[in-house]
Amino acid sequence: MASSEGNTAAYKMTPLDNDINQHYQDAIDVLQQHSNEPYYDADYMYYETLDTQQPSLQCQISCCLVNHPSDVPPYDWKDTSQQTWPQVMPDASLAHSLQSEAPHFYSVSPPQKNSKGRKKLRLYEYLHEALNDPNMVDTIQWTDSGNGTFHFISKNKEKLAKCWGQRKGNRKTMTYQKMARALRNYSRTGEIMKVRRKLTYQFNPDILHKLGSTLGGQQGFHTRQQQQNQNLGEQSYGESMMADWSSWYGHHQVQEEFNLNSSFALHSLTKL
DNA sequence: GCTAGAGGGAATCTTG
DNA sequence: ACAAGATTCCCTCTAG
Repeated sequence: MASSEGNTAAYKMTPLDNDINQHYQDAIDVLQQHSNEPYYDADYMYYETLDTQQPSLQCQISCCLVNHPSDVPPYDWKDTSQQTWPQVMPDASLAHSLQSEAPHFYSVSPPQKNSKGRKKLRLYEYLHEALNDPNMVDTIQWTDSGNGTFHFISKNKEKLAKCWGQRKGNRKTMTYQKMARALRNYSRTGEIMKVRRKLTYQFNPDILHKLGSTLGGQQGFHTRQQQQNQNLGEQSYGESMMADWSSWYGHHQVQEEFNLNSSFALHSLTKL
């Protein structure tokens, strides 16, 4: 298959990389499990329990009651997709984010399903929501919220998928495989890209920015990001995240990852 | 050889 | 009716 050849080249990983990454992820998972501080934002008003018939599932997706101004213009996703996303951030910063990141919670607009004139809830919106839902921390976690990298928890990824399927009201059970298929479609539009690590993906910074900027108009994503980055001792790039994406990337990149980026860029361009 | 994860083609469904 | 996005099914490939 021609496409897989290109990807193989792009995602080439050394066994050592895999080893380190896997151990790293395990460490993160453990840390997250043990640092599950009960921290609720005031905007988290209630939880909607899904699938009560399946106790094992018990996925609770936080919903918010924050008013969502009806006059807020919808995202111009089209425009976003037209922008190239040449700098796909691999794992350059992973080493900097070994500590568990206490999830920062904020309100997210509820699904606009079937609402007149509203967009349907999209998968990446749901994922972003889940990423900031304390109840979903065992299914999906930020790897580095600063650069929008997140990963699914292998053990519970199916749970998240089921939640997504139920949220959408699918007739059949959603599986991780199917959800991942949808995620792969995002690679074409550039909304979410695959990171060369198991179960790990990355939001397009633009999407991340937009998702962050629609969080009820509260303090905003950037403030948290800046705070977080300061905590991490990392370079803070909050307000200029978008503009500095490339330079920030360049700050962290290593040669191998640079090559990876080139491959990504090439790959994206050839598909567009 | 087996399994998990990834990648993608294609048909189909849902919704605006 | 149409298009976009998501779902579903299925296949191949790679790494461990």
